[in-house]
Amino acid sequence: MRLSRYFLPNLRETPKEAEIASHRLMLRAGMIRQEAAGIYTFLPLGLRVLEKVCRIVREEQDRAGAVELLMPTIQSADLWCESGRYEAYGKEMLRIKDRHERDMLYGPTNEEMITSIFRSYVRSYKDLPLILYHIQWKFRDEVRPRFGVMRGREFLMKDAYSFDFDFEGAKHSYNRMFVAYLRTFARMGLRSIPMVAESGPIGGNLSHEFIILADTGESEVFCDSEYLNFEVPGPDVDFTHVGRLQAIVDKWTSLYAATSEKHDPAAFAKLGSNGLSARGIEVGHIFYFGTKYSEPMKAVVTGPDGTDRPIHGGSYGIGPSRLVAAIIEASHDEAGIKWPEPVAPFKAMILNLKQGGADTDPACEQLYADLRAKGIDTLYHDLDERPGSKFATADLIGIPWQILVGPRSLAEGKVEVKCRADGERELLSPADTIAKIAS
RNA sequence: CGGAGUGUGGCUCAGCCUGGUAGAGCACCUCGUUCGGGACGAGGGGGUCGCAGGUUCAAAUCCUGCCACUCCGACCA
Repeated sequence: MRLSRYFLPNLRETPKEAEIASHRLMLRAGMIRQEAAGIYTFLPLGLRVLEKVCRIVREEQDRAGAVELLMPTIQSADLWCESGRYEAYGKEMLRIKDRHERDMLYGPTNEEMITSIFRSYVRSYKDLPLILYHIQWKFRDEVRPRFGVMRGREFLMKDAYSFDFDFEGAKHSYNRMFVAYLRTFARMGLRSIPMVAESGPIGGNLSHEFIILADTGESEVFCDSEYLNFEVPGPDVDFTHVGRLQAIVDKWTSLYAATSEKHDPAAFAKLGSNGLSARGIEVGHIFYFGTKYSEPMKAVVTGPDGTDRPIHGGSYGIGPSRLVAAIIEASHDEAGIKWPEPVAPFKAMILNLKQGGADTDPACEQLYADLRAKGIDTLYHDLDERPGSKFATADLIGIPWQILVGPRSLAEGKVEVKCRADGERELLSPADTIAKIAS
Protein backbone atom coordinates (compact mmCIF):
# COMPACT_ATOMS: atom_id res chain seq x y z
CA MET A 1 0.00 0.00 0.00
CA ARG A 2 1.27 3.43 -0.91
CA LEU A 3 0.75 5.90 1.90
CA SER A 4 -0.11 8.54 -0.70
CA ARG A 5 -3.15 6.51 -1.61
CA TYR A 6 -4.00 5.27 1.86
CA PHE A 7 -6.14 6.81 4.58
CA LEU A 8 -4.01 7.21 7.66
CA PRO A 9 -5.17 10.20 9.71
CA ASN A 10 -2.39 10.43 12.31
CA LEU A 11 -2.69 12.94 15.11
CA ARG A 12 0.40 14.74 16.26
CA GLU A 13 -1.15 15.83 19.50
CA THR A 14 -2.68 13.54 22.06
CA PRO A 15 -6.44 13.91 22.36
CA LYS A 16 -7.39 15.04 25.83
CA GLU A 17 -9.72 12.20 26.69
CA ALA A 18 -7.23 9.40 26.25
CA GLU A 19 -5.87 8.28 29.60
CA ILE A 20 -4.15 5.00 28.86
CA ALA A 21 -1.45 4.18 26.35
CA SER A 22 -3.49 1.99 24.04
CA HIS A 23 -6.30 4.51 23.72
CA ARG A 24 -3.84 7.34 23.16
CA LEU A 25 -1.85 5.42 20.60
CA MET A 26 -4.87 4.06 18.74
CA LEU A 27 -6.19 7.59 18.32
CA ARG A 28 -2.82 9.04 17.38
CA ALA A 29 -2.00 6.25 14.95
CA GLY A 30 -5.28 6.78 13.16
CA MET A 31 -6.69 3.35 14.06
CA ILE A 32 -9.98 4.41 15.62
CA ARG A 33 -12.27 7.38 15.87
CA GLN A 34 -14.83 7.92 18.59
CA GLU A 35 -18.40 8.34 17.38
CA ALA A 36 -20.18 8.42 20.74
CA ALA A 37 -19.39 7.30 24.28
CA GLY A 38 -17.94 3.81 23.97
CA ILE A 39 -18.65 3.59 20.24
CA TYR A 40 -15.87 3.67 17.69
CA THR A 41 -15.16 3.57 14.01
CA PHE A 42 -12.27 1.32 13.10
CA LEU A 43 -10.24 3.31 10.58
CA PRO A 44 -8.29 1.41 7.91
CA LEU A 45 -5.17 0.77 10.00
CA GLY A 46 -7.22 -0.33 12.99
CA LEU A 47 -9.36 -2.57 10.87
CA ARG A 48 -6.29 -4.34 9.52
CA VAL A 49 -5.20 -5.25 13.03
CA LEU A 50 -8.71 -6.22 14.10
CA GLU A 51 -8.97 -8.55 11.14
CA LYS A 52 -5.62 -10.15 11.87
CA VAL A 53 -6.72 -10.75 15.44
CA CYS A 54 -9.98 -12.27 14.20
CA ARG A 55 -8.13 -14.49 11.77
CA ILE A 56 -6.03 -16.00 14.55
CA VAL A 57 -9.09 -16.41 16.76
CA ARG A 58 -10.91 -18.13 13.90
CA GLU A 59 -8.02 -20.45 13.05
CA GLU A 60 -7.72 -21.61 16.63
CA GLN A 61 -11.47 -22.08 17.06
CA ASP A 62 -11.53 -24.16 13.92
CA ARG A 63 -8.52 -26.16 15.06
CA ALA A 64 -10.27 -26.93 18.33
CA GLY A 65 -13.26 -28.25 16.44
CA ALA A 66 -15.68 -25.34 16.70
CA VAL A 67 -17.84 -24.47 13.72
CA GLU A 68 -18.46 -20.90 12.59
CA LEU A 69 -21.80 -19.33 11.77
CA LEU A 70 -23.07 -15.77 11.99
CA MET A 71 -26.05 -14.65 14.04
CA PRO A 72 -27.58 -11.17 13.73
CA THR A 73 -26.94 -8.24 16.07
CA ILE A 74 -30.65 -7.56 16.54
CA GLN A 75 -32.70 -10.12 18.41
CA SER A 76 -36.33 -10.55 19.33
CA ALA A 77 -37.23 -10.08 22.98
CA ASP A 78 -39.35 -13.27 22.91
CA LEU A 79 -36.35 -15.58 23.19
CA TRP A 80 -35.06 -13.69 26.18
CA CYS A 81 -38.39 -13.99 27.93
CA GLU A 82 -38.09 -17.76 27.57
CA SER A 83 -34.81 -17.88 29.44
CA GLY A 84 -35.96 -15.28 31.92
CA ARG A 85 -33.10 -12.97 31.13
CA TYR A 86 -35.20 -10.26 29.48
CA GLU A 87 -35.96 -8.93 32.94
CA ALA A 88 -32.76 -10.16 34.59
CA TYR A 89 -30.28 -8.46 32.27
CA GLY A 90 -31.22 -4.95 33.32
CA LYS A 91 -30.28 -1.64 31.83
CA GLU A 92 -27.12 -2.95 30.21
CA MET A 93 -29.25 -4.37 27.46
CA LEU A 94 -30.20 -1.94 24.72
CA ARG A 95 -33.92 -2.42 24.10
CA ILE A 96 -35.46 -1.23 20.86
CA LYS A 97 -38.92 -1.25 19.35
CA ASP A 98 -39.44 -1.76 15.65
CA ARG A 99 -42.14 0.02 13.59
CA HIS A 100 -44.74 -2.51 14.68
CA GLU A 101 -43.96 -1.80 18.33
CA ARG A 102 -42.37 -5.23 18.69
CA ASP A 103 -39.79 -5.50 21.45
CA MET A 104 -36.34 -6.07 20.03
CA LEU A 105 -32.86 -5.77 21.46
CA TYR A 106 -29.29 -5.29 20.30
CA GLY A 107 -27.64 -8.50 21.43
CA PRO A 108 -25.28 -8.31 24.40
CA THR A 109 -24.63 -12.05 23.99
CA ASN A 110 -26.24 -14.98 22.18
CA GLU A 111 -27.00 -17.91 24.49
CA GLU A 112 -30.73 -17.70 23.82
CA MET A 113 -30.43 -17.45 20.08
CA ILE A 114 -27.91 -20.25 19.73
CA THR A 115 -30.02 -22.46 21.97
CA SER A 116 -33.01 -21.74 19.78
CA ILE A 117 -30.99 -22.64 16.69
CA PHE A 118 -29.73 -25.81 18.32
CA ARG A 119 -33.13 -27.07 19.45
CA SER A 120 -34.60 -26.50 15.98
CA TYR A 121 -32.26 -28.96 14.36
CA VAL A 122 -30.59 -31.29 16.81
CA ARG A 123 -32.55 -34.25 18.11
CA SER A 124 -30.11 -37.03 18.97
CA TYR A 125 -27.19 -37.53 21.32
CA LYS A 126 -25.40 -38.89 18.28
CA ASP A 127 -25.14 -35.35 16.89
CA LEU A 128 -23.10 -34.28 19.89
CA PRO A 129 -20.70 -32.86 20.81
CA LEU A 130 -21.23 -29.61 18.97
CA ILE A 131 -19.47 -26.28 19.38
CA LEU A 132 -20.76 -23.34 17.38
CA TYR A 133 -19.25 -19.86 17.33
CA HIS A 134 -19.50 -16.55 15.63
CA ILE A 135 -17.65 -13.24 15.62
CA GLN A 136 -20.20 -10.47 15.83
CA TRP A 137 -20.66 -6.98 17.27
CA LYS A 138 -22.26 -6.81 20.67
CA PHE A 139 -23.76 -3.93 22.56
CA ARG A 140 -23.73 -3.60 26.32
CA ASP A 141 -24.87 -0.29 27.64
CA GLU A 142 -22.11 0.07 30.18
CA VAL A 143 -22.63 2.58 32.93
CA ARG A 144 -19.23 3.98 32.27
CA PRO A 145 -17.45 3.19 29.04
CA ARG A 146 -13.79 4.12 29.10
CA PHE A 147 -10.29 3.43 27.86
CA GLY A 148 -11.26 3.50 24.18
CA VAL A 149 -12.06 0.10 22.73
CA MET A 150 -10.87 -1.56 25.94
CA ARG A 151 -14.26 -0.95 27.48
CA GLY A 152 -16.56 0.19 24.74
CA ARG A 153 -20.31 -0.23 24.64
CA GLU A 154 -20.23 -1.64 21.15
CA PHE A 155 -17.50 -4.22 20.81
CA LEU A 156 -16.60 -7.20 18.69
CA MET A 157 -16.87 -10.55 20.42
CA LYS A 158 -16.09 -14.09 19.45
CA ASP A 159 -18.63 -16.14 21.33
CA ALA A 160 -18.68 -19.92 21.16
CA TYR A 161 -21.32 -22.22 22.59
CA SER A 162 -20.89 -25.90 23.36
CA PHE A 163 -23.57 -28.58 23.48
CA ASP A 164 -22.94 -31.91 25.15
CA PHE A 165 -24.97 -34.84 26.36
CA ASP A 166 -23.54 -34.93 29.87
CA PHE A 167 -21.12 -33.25 32.21
CA GLU A 168 -18.16 -35.37 31.08
CA GLY A 169 -18.72 -34.31 27.51
CA ALA A 170 -19.18 -30.67 28.50
CA LYS A 171 -15.95 -30.80 30.45
CA HIS A 172 -14.12 -31.90 27.35
CA SER A 173 -15.68 -29.09 25.31
CA TYR A 174 -14.63 -26.69 28.04
CA ASN A 175 -11.11 -28.05 27.83
CA ARG A 176 -11.05 -27.64 24.07
CA MET A 177 -11.80 -23.97 24.43
CA PHE A 178 -9.41 -23.63 27.35
CA VAL A 179 -6.51 -24.91 25.28
CA ALA A 180 -7.62 -23.02 22.16
CA TYR A 181 -7.54 -19.83 24.20
CA LEU A 182 -4.02 -20.46 25.47
CA ARG A 183 -2.91 -20.87 21.87
CA THR A 184 -4.89 -17.94 20.54
CA PHE A 185 -3.37 -15.39 22.89
CA ALA A 186 0.12 -16.84 22.57
CA ARG A 187 -0.04 -16.44 18.80
CA MET A 188 -0.68 -12.73 19.31
CA GLY A 189 2.44 -12.40 21.38
CA LEU A 190 0.53 -12.38 24.65
CA ARG A 191 1.15 -14.42 27.75
CA SER A 192 -2.24 -15.26 29.17
CA ILE A 193 -2.98 -16.79 32.54
CA PRO A 194 -6.23 -18.63 33.21
CA MET A 195 -7.71 -17.54 36.51
CA VAL A 196 -10.58 -18.88 38.54
CA ALA A 197 -13.42 -16.46 38.04
CA GLU A 198 -16.92 -15.51 39.01
CA SER A 199 -19.38 -16.65 36.43
CA GLY A 200 -21.43 -13.45 36.56
CA PRO A 201 -24.92 -13.00 35.10
CA ILE A 202 -24.39 -15.81 32.60
CA GLY A 203 -24.48 -18.28 35.47
CA GLY A 204 -22.81 -21.61 36.05
CA ASN A 205 -20.09 -22.94 38.25
CA LEU A 206 -16.99 -23.69 36.17
CA SER A 207 -15.37 -20.58 34.84
CA HIS A 208 -11.97 -19.14 33.98
CA GLU A 209 -10.91 -15.69 32.96
CA PHE A 210 -7.91 -15.40 30.68
CA ILE A 211 -5.86 -12.52 31.90
CA ILE A 212 -2.85 -10.87 30.36
CA LEU A 213 -0.55 -8.95 32.62
CA ALA A 214 -0.20 -5.25 31.90
CA ASP A 215 0.49 -2.35 34.21
CA THR A 216 -2.61 -0.52 33.03
CA GLY A 217 -4.89 -3.52 33.49
CA GLU A 218 -8.31 -2.85 34.91
CA SER A 219 -8.25 -5.52 37.56
CA GLU A 220 -5.90 -6.64 40.26
CA VAL A 221 -4.76 -10.22 39.87
CA PHE A 222 -2.72 -12.67 41.91
CA CYS A 223 -0.90 -15.72 40.68
CA ASP A 224 2.07 -18.00 40.91
CA SER A 225 4.87 -16.50 38.84
CA GLU A 226 5.71 -20.00 37.64
CA TYR A 227 2.88 -19.59 35.12
CA LEU A 228 5.16 -17.28 33.16
CA ASN A 229 7.41 -20.27 32.43
CA PHE A 230 4.68 -22.63 31.27
CA GLU A 231 4.86 -23.81 27.70
CA VAL A 232 1.84 -23.15 25.54
CA PRO A 233 0.54 -26.23 23.67
CA GLY A 234 1.77 -26.44 20.07
CA PRO A 235 -0.30 -26.59 16.88
CA ASP A 236 -0.14 -30.40 16.92
CA VAL A 237 -2.20 -30.73 20.09
CA ASP A 238 -4.92 -33.37 19.66
CA PHE A 239 -8.18 -31.72 20.63
CA THR A 240 -10.10 -34.96 20.30
CA HIS A 241 -8.00 -36.76 22.91
CA VAL A 242 -9.86 -36.40 26.18
CA GLY A 243 -7.03 -37.49 28.48
CA ARG A 244 -4.25 -35.46 26.91
CA LEU A 245 -6.36 -32.33 26.79
CA GLN A 246 -7.36 -32.80 30.42
CA ALA A 247 -3.69 -33.13 31.34
CA ILE A 248 -2.93 -29.76 29.76
CA VAL A 249 -5.83 -28.10 31.56
CA ASP A 250 -4.85 -29.74 34.83
CA LYS A 251 -1.36 -28.36 34.50
CA TRP A 252 -2.59 -24.84 33.70
CA THR A 253 -4.95 -24.87 36.65
CA SER A 254 -2.59 -26.52 39.11
CA LEU A 255 -1.09 -23.33 40.52
CA TYR A 256 -2.64 -20.40 42.29
CA ALA A 257 -4.19 -17.78 40.03
CA ALA A 258 -7.14 -15.59 40.88
CA THR A 259 -8.68 -12.23 40.20
CA SER A 260 -9.39 -9.98 43.14
CA GLU A 261 -12.99 -11.23 43.51
CA LYS A 262 -11.82 -14.82 44.05
CA HIS A 263 -8.59 -13.92 45.78
CA ASP A 264 -7.57 -15.95 48.80
CA PRO A 265 -4.84 -14.03 50.66
CA ALA A 266 -3.95 -17.03 52.83
CA ALA A 267 -3.36 -19.33 49.85
CA PHE A 268 -1.49 -16.56 48.06
CA ALA A 269 0.78 -15.98 51.06
CA LYS A 270 1.95 -19.60 50.89
CA LEU A 271 3.52 -18.91 47.49
CA GLY A 272 6.19 -16.79 49.15
CA SER A 273 8.52 -15.19 46.66
CA ASN A 274 6.68 -16.90 43.82
CA GLY A 275 3.58 -14.82 44.53
CA LEU A 276 2.94 -12.37 41.75
CA SER A 277 0.57 -9.50 42.35
CA ALA A 278 -0.11 -7.47 39.23
CA ARG A 279 -2.61 -5.67 37.07
CA GLY A 280 -4.35 -7.63 34.38
CA ILE A 281 -6.61 -7.28 31.37
CA GLU A 282 -9.33 -9.84 30.83
CA VAL A 283 -9.19 -10.91 27.20
CA GLY A 284 -11.24 -14.09 27.40
CA HIS A 285 -13.77 -15.75 29.64
CA ILE A 286 -15.09 -19.30 29.53
CA PHE A 287 -18.07 -20.80 31.35
CA TYR A 288 -19.71 -24.12 31.88
CA PHE A 289 -23.32 -23.52 32.84
CA GLY A 290 -24.92 -26.94 32.57
CA THR A 291 -28.62 -26.90 31.78
CA LYS A 292 -29.25 -23.26 32.67
CA TYR A 293 -30.58 -22.47 29.20
CA SER A 294 -31.41 -25.88 27.84
CA GLU A 295 -33.96 -26.59 30.59
CA PRO A 296 -36.12 -23.46 30.33
CA MET A 297 -35.71 -23.35 26.58
CA LYS A 298 -36.21 -27.08 26.10
CA ALA A 299 -33.04 -27.79 24.19
CA VAL A 300 -33.13 -31.55 24.59
CA VAL A 301 -31.72 -34.55 22.75
CA THR A 302 -32.80 -38.14 22.86
CA GLY A 303 -30.31 -40.35 24.63
CA PRO A 304 -29.38 -43.99 23.98
CA ASP A 305 -32.15 -45.07 26.36
CA GLY A 306 -34.79 -43.24 24.34
CA THR A 307 -35.49 -40.50 26.85
CA ASP A 308 -35.02 -36.77 26.22
CA ARG A 309 -32.51 -34.88 28.27
CA PRO A 310 -31.51 -31.21 28.32
CA ILE A 311 -28.03 -30.65 26.97
CA HIS A 312 -25.10 -29.41 29.03
CA GLY A 313 -23.87 -26.10 27.73
CA GLY A 314 -20.97 -23.73 27.99
CA SER A 315 -20.10 -20.39 26.48
CA TYR A 316 -16.73 -18.99 25.61
CA GLY A 317 -15.94 -15.37 24.83
CA ILE A 318 -13.00 -13.45 23.42
CA GLY A 319 -13.11 -9.74 22.68
CA PRO A 320 -11.08 -9.08 19.53
CA SER A 321 -11.63 -5.33 19.68
CA ARG A 322 -10.42 -5.28 23.26
CA LEU A 323 -7.51 -7.53 22.30
CA VAL A 324 -6.24 -4.91 19.87
CA ALA A 325 -5.95 -2.48 22.78
CA ALA A 326 -4.58 -5.16 25.09
CA ILE A 327 -1.79 -6.01 22.65
CA ILE A 328 -0.79 -2.35 22.56
CA GLU A 329 -0.80 -2.16 26.35
CA ALA A 330 1.56 -5.10 26.39
CA SER A 331 3.78 -3.84 23.59
CA HIS A 332 4.60 -0.16 23.13
CA ASP A 333 7.16 2.49 24.04
CA GLU A 334 7.24 6.29 24.24
CA ALA A 335 7.42 6.60 20.46
CA GLY A 336 4.46 4.40 19.67
CA ILE A 337 3.15 0.92 19.12
CA LYS A 338 5.35 -2.16 18.67
CA TRP A 339 3.18 -4.71 16.90
CA PRO A 340 3.93 -8.40 17.27
CA GLU A 341 4.32 -9.58 13.67
CA PRO A 342 1.25 -11.85 13.54
CA VAL A 343 -1.10 -8.93 14.19
CA ALA A 344 0.84 -6.06 12.62
CA PRO A 345 -1.23 -4.07 10.11
CA PHE A 346 1.72 -4.25 7.72
CA LYS A 347 4.84 -6.32 8.04
CA ALA A 348 7.22 -3.80 6.51
CA MET A 349 7.35 -0.10 5.81
CA ILE A 350 9.51 1.60 3.23
CA LEU A 351 10.63 5.10 4.12
CA ASN A 352 11.81 7.07 1.13
CA LEU A 353 14.09 9.57 2.83
CA LYS A 354 14.40 11.75 -0.25
CA GLN A 355 11.12 11.83 -2.05
CA GLY A 356 11.72 12.77 -5.68
CA GLY A 357 15.37 11.70 -5.51
CA ALA A 358 16.85 10.37 -8.75
CA ASP A 359 18.30 7.39 -6.89
CA THR A 360 15.90 6.86 -3.98
CA ASP A 361 12.65 6.87 -5.94
CA PRO A 362 13.49 4.01 -8.31
CA ALA A 363 15.15 2.06 -5.48
CA CYS A 364 11.98 2.34 -3.36
CA GLU A 365 9.75 1.39 -6.26
CA GLN A 366 11.86 -1.67 -6.96
CA LEU A 367 11.93 -2.68 -3.31
CA TYR A 368 8.18 -2.17 -3.02
CA ALA A 369 7.54 -4.34 -6.08
CA ASP A 370 9.91 -7.06 -4.85
CA LEU A 371 8.39 -7.14 -1.36
CA ARG A 372 4.92 -7.40 -2.78
CA ALA A 373 6.02 -10.17 -5.10
CA LYS A 374 7.17 -12.05 -2.01
CA GLY A 375 3.75 -11.57 -0.46
CA ILE A 376 5.04 -9.24 2.23
CA ASP A 377 2.42 -6.74 3.27
CA THR A 378 4.21 -3.44 2.84
CA LEU A 379 3.36 0.18 3.47
CA TYR A 380 5.36 2.53 1.26
CA HIS A 381 5.80 5.99 2.79
CA ASP A 382 5.97 7.94 -0.46
CA LEU A 383 4.73 11.28 0.81
CA ASP A 384 6.86 14.37 0.43
CA GLU A 385 7.63 14.84 4.11
CA ARG A 386 10.83 15.40 5.95
CA PRO A 387 12.62 12.24 7.11
CA GLY A 388 12.07 13.04 10.77
CA SER A 389 8.38 13.13 10.21
CA LYS A 390 8.47 9.80 8.42
CA PHE A 391 10.42 8.20 11.25
CA ALA A 392 7.90 9.50 13.77
CA THR A 393 5.02 8.05 11.81
CA ALA A 394 6.76 4.72 11.38
CA ASP A 395 7.51 4.43 15.09
CA LEU A 396 4.01 5.54 16.04
CA ILE A 397 2.15 3.00 13.93
CA GLY A 398 4.66 0.35 14.93
CA ILE A 399 5.29 -1.65 11.76
CA PRO A 400 7.78 -4.42 12.69
CA TRP A 401 10.28 -3.70 9.92
CA GLN A 402 11.24 -0.23 8.74
CA ILE A 403 13.32 0.07 5.60
CA LEU A 404 15.09 3.39 5.31
CA VAL A 405 16.01 4.24 1.75
CA GLY A 406 18.24 7.32 1.67
CA PRO A 407 20.91 8.66 -0.71
CA ARG A 408 23.73 8.11 1.78
CA SER A 409 23.39 4.37 2.21
CA LEU A 410 22.10 3.89 -1.31
CA ALA A 411 25.46 5.17 -2.62
CA GLU A 412 26.90 1.93 -1.23
CA GLY A 413 24.06 -0.11 -2.66
CA LYS A 414 22.52 -0.59 0.78
CA VAL A 415 19.37 0.28 2.64
CA GLU A 416 18.95 0.50 6.39
CA VAL A 417 16.67 -2.01 8.07
CA LYS A 418 15.31 -1.18 11.48
CA CYS A 419 13.50 -3.65 13.70
CA ARG A 420 10.79 -1.90 15.70
CA ALA A 421 10.79 -4.52 18.46
CA ASP A 422 14.39 -4.09 19.59
CA GLY A 423 15.38 -0.93 17.71
CA GLU A 424 18.32 -2.66 16.02
CA ARG A 425 19.45 -1.35 12.67
CA GLU A 426 21.43 -2.99 9.93
CA LEU A 427 22.78 -1.93 6.56
CA LEU A 428 21.82 -4.52 3.97
CA SER A 429 21.49 -4.86 0.25
CA PRO A 430 17.89 -4.77 -0.97
CA ALA A 431 18.01 -8.51 -1.70
CA ASP A 432 19.27 -9.34 1.80
CA THR A 433 16.65 -7.02 3.24
CA ILE A 434 13.85 -8.92 1.60
CA ALA A 435 15.34 -12.24 2.65
CA LYS A 436 15.65 -11.07 6.24
CA ILE A 437 12.08 -9.80 6.44
CA ALA A 438 10.68 -12.84 4.67
CA SER A 439 12.35 -15.22 7.11
C1' C B 1 -26.58 5.89 39.10
C1' G B 2 -23.83 9.27 42.88
C1' G B 3 -19.52 12.92 42.83
C1' A B 4 -16.27 16.27 39.86
C1' G B 5 -15.39 18.70 35.31
C1' U B 6 -15.28 20.17 30.11
C1' G B 7 -17.74 22.03 25.53
C1' U B 8 -14.29 28.31 21.38
C1' G B 9 -11.72 26.57 13.21
C1' G B 10 -9.62 19.59 11.75
C1' C B 11 -6.30 18.96 16.67
C1' U B 12 -4.31 21.09 21.51
C1' C B 13 -5.80 25.22 24.04
C1' A B 14 -6.02 30.86 25.56
C1' G B 15 -9.94 34.49 26.13
C1' C B 16 -14.86 34.11 30.53
C1' C B 17 -13.53 36.13 36.97
C1' U B 18 -13.89 42.24 35.54
C1' G B 19 -19.70 41.97 29.02
C1' G B 20 -17.70 46.04 23.90
C1' U B 21 -18.76 41.69 18.65
C1' A B 22 -12.77 36.02 18.59
C1' G B 23 -7.04 34.60 19.19
C1' A B 24 -2.32 31.35 19.38
C1' G B 25 0.36 26.86 18.12
C1' C B 26 -0.20 22.66 15.07
C1' A B 27 -2.82 21.01 10.61
C1' C B 28 -4.61 22.80 5.56
C1' C B 29 -3.84 25.82 0.51
C1' U B 30 -0.09 28.86 -2.74
C1' C B 31 5.07 30.26 -3.78
C1' G B 32 10.16 29.76 -2.59
C1' U B 33 14.31 27.70 0.15
C1' U B 34 15.01 22.91 2.29
C1' C B 35 15.34 17.37 3.08
C1' G B 36 19.36 10.83 7.34
C1' G B 37 15.05 11.85 13.51
C1' G B 38 8.29 15.76 13.65
C1' A B 39 12.27 22.37 8.77
C1' C B 40 12.12 27.81 7.54
C1' G B 41 10.23 32.36 5.15
C1' A B 42 6.22 35.00 2.76
C1' G B 43 1.15 34.97 1.60
C1' G B 44 -3.86 32.69 2.25
C1' G B 45 -8.54 29.99 3.60
C1' G B 46 -11.43 28.27 7.55
C1' G B 47 -15.25 29.43 13.69
C1' U B 48 -23.93 30.30 14.03
C1' C B 49 -17.90 30.27 20.62
C1' G B 50 -22.58 22.69 22.25
C1' C B 51 -28.22 23.98 21.91
C1' A B 52 -32.43 26.92 23.63
C1' G B 53 -34.28 30.79 26.43
C1' G B 54 -33.30 35.12 29.58
C1' U B 55 -30.71 39.82 31.44
C1' U B 56 -28.43 44.02 28.75
C1' C B 57 -27.69 49.47 24.27
C1' A B 58 -24.30 45.20 23.71
C1' A B 59 -23.18 38.13 25.61
C1' A B 60 -17.91 33.32 24.04
C1' U B 61 -18.12 36.12 28.76
C1' C B 62 -23.64 36.97 33.40
C1' C B 63 -28.44 33.82 34.68
C1' U B 64 -31.78 29.40 33.75
C1' G B 65 -32.82 24.90 31.33
C1' C B 66 -31.30 21.07 28.10
C1' C B 67 -27.69 18.10 25.35
C1' A B 68 -22.99 15.87 24.57
C1' C B 69 -18.39 14.24 26.21
C1' U B 70 -14.46 13.25 29.97
C1' C B 71 -12.67 11.86 34.81
C1' C B 72 -13.39 9.37 40.07
C1' G B 73 -16.53 5.34 42.44
C1' A B 74 -20.16 0.62 42.32
C1' C B 75 -20.90 -3.27 37.43
C1' C B 76 -18.56 -5.93 32.97
C1' A B 77 -15.78 -9.63 26.76
